[in-house]
Amino acid sequence: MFINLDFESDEPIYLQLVHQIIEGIARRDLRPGEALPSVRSLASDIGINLHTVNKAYQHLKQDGFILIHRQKGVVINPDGVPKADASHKSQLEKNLRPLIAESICRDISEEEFLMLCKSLYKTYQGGRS
Amino acid sequence: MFINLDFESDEPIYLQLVHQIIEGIARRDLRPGEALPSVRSLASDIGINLHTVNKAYQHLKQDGFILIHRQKGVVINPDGVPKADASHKSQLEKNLRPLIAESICRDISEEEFLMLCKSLYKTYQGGRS
DNA sequence: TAACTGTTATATTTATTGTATAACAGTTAG
DNA sequence: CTAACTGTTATACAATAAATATAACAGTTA
Repeated sequence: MFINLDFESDEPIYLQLVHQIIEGIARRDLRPGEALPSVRSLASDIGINLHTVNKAYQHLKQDGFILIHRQKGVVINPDGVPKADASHKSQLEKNLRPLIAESICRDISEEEFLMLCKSLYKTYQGGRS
Repeated sequence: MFINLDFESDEPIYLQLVHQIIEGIARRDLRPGEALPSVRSLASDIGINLHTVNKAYQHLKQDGFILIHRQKGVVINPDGVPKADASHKSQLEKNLRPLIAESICRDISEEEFLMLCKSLYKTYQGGRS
């Protein structure tokens, strides 16, 4: 796995885990149906507690990124991640708003902001339909 | 003031304060040099503790949005907010990355994402040079 | 049977958040 | 001069979140 945690960050490590797995899916490094490490093995691999990994997995399950089979294991959602609905988009806007407000205050132009977004999109679209 | 707090939100209220003041500056509702309410009056206005307001003000001061004169009061930075440097932009990219990764997973196209950003920029650019 | 799965329960530690009072030092208005 | 106002500091407390530590349970699989 490609997990790289920053224990000094103000971002909780269970959230770092969630984000890095989502990024792995976006990057198509993690494919639909692909298995994820068990909570215990991943925890010991990266040197954290089993419950912290489990918390991350539960979040990812709640949001449809993964499936958890009780006595089998954890798998990237074989049907793909559910498409964004209205509430997802509203949440996205809510998260985006303060970033854009600060960017405007700091004189980052709309063009520069959009270019940054485009380059990030490009980061994830190595091989996509 | 245009402060509207959500006490049910998972976002800390001191951060809600920070964001709403930054948005007020971006919207040019708060102008450079304009005075902000004292920690005590704002706290009592919105029904929270003085220290919570002070925490928000300290963050805004740290980031150059406001100036605090010891026995005078709090003022929107008269020289304007310091422009983004490399570390600001790196932080912006860091904050943007998980939003874009999830958007890709949820099949939000680059075009749709960019349109959302544009419409948010438009929200703040009511009267700008 | 043994080793593995996710899950649940309990407990503890630590950090963050928010509140509550009180006081200090300087400014300003009456 | 006094009173009321600034931000600031200190201390204490409660509630919550984050992370760890053990332990056990119920199925699955080699």
